[in-house]
Amino acid sequence: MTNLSTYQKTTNLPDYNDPELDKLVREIIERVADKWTMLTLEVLEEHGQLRFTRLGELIGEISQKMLTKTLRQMEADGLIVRTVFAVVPPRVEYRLTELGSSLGEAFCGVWHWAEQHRETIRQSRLAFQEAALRLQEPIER
Amino acid sequence: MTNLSTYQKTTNLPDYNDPELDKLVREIIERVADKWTMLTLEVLEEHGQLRFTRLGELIGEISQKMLTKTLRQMEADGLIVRTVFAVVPPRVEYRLTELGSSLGEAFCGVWHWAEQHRETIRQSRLAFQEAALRLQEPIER
DNA sequence: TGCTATACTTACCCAAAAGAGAGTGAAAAG
DNA sequence: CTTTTCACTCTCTTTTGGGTAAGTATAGCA
Repeated sequence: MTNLSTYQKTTNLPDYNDPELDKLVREIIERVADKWTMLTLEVLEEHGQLRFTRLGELIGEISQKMLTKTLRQMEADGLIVRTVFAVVPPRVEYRLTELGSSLGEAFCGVWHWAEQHRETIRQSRLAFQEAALRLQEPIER
Repeated sequence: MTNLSTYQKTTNLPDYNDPELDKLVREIIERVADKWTMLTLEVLEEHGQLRFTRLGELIGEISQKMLTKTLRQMEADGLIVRTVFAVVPPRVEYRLTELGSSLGEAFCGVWHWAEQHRETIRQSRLAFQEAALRLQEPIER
């Protein structure tokens, strides 16, 4: 067993918070913080109600498969509602639920953070890369 | 071509915001909003400075490989500092930079959201699952 | 008769991500 | 001498993510 968490049983950690709640929250975060969900959320927030194809266009480089999958998942989680009109050719519209937009709002902080600090990050990466290169230099000189 | 975004060129979308900035922000978010980064951030916020193994224990079900990778990436992005003590056995400590804790704060909203709405989500999933099952029922009766 | 439009679903496949487990190095403790 | 400790790193295998292309249904138009 290489998994680090297994050692946890032998050490006595403080651990003041409910592990069950913690696990649930982590699971939600795992699901909700995926690339396509976030982008879909943003697009729907900005444009309101959208049809399948249009949604895909606005998100960007997403395949039909992933779009369908993401939408189904979000629907299951109650983040969006899917309205089917019984016409031909089919017409399906998607919009955020209250839960969905509240999540969008919660993510606002992260979006702002990313916008504000992108330059700092870019520079950090550059510096890190250079430092790594310097370590690879021959020892001579 | 099945990719939906290719149609974008032929439609004239409003698109009031700079697409370049948008792309950059998305890239940052993609990297920063991943599961392990978020959990690491939380643990480091809560516990301050930590060593490798302890950090792994606190995060939970993370493999050494992923922990190393996540930490390296966060270091490169300037979210954490890695301090190596030249002793044997080795001792390495990790702590958040200011940039790191500011990101942690930005994520607070998402954590709160997840905590607050986990019950709603659980119920949504259940309802969705049941609805799907009902559709699979035989037509008879 | 056949083409188009729409929102998918299915099947197949590949590449990348992630996990498991063993190995490493050097000192100090037994 | 052997074992332990820590923070990895390496290799191997499994899992997941995601792309591509084809298929479906049906009304309306040419």
